Amino acid sequence: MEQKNKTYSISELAKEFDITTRAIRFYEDKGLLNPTRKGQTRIYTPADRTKLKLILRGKRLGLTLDESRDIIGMYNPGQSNEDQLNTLLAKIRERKNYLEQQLHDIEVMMLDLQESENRALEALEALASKQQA
Amino acid sequence: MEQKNKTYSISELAKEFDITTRAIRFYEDKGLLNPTRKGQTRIYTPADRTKLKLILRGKRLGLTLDESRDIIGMYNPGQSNEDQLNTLLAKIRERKNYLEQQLHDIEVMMLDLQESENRALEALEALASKQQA
DNA sequence: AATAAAGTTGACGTTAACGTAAAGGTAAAG
DNA sequence: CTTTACCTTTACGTTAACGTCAACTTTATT
Repeated sequence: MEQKNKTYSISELAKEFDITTRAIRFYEDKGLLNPTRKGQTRIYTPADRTKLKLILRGKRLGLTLDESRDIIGMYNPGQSNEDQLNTLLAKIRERKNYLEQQLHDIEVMMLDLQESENRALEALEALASKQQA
Repeated sequence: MEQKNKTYSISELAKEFDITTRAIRFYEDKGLLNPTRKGQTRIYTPADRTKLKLILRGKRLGLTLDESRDIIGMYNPGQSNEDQLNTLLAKIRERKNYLEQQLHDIEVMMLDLQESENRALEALEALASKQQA
């Protein structure tokens, strides 16, 4: 049976995600992680590890840590009143819209890069035929 | 006939893209733009405007200005020797791979957000039925 | 007991990407 | 001629996201 309540040390996570322990502590400082402690030492649960993955995914998409913290917090509506829920919904939709924008940006940039690649390939061929002459 | 050789002032571009003139000058400082001058004053061509669009698109995808400058430079293979062209091709493909990664990240984050939205909607409904009771 | 391997908390340093004056030139409008 | 509207350069300030020691404690090993 796989241990479901596995835990991780800070250096284990650092190694796994190829970041420094300093970065992980920094994320905690900024309120994105709350590992439990065994004495002084931080102990990370699978849930903490998941949050870390969300943070890094956010970074790849250009999010600030504040934005990632917000998004992580969106997962759990918990004890919210109607106003809070509506505010949450608005933020979620805003973020989704931005993702659509990014999606479009990626498509266009991908096409641009494809053009550049073709141009470079043509230039290479031109050199090759010159060489042959 | 539409003027093909239209030009723009710095404040026109700033207004159009909703950024400050300071930012535009900063991009020039960093080597991303090279407007011509009429005396002291900067004059922007449609080509400059296009570069600015590329910069801003890059920003939306989390690129640094250095990275955007590189990408803009990729468009023109110009007078490159074979080694340079191969280096260029490698960079183009690397960037394309990263875009694929981002594409995947967006998909997953979109699903996560959808879940969050559903959860929030359920929470709202729960409140509504409670209200009715 | 001594050393090594990981962990901890400060605290100052660094880079990117502008923001924000300050001080002044230029050209059209009143 | 002076006010208004843009333009310029120079330069110091700011925020985010860590990097980089320093100084120390705890645990495991030799």
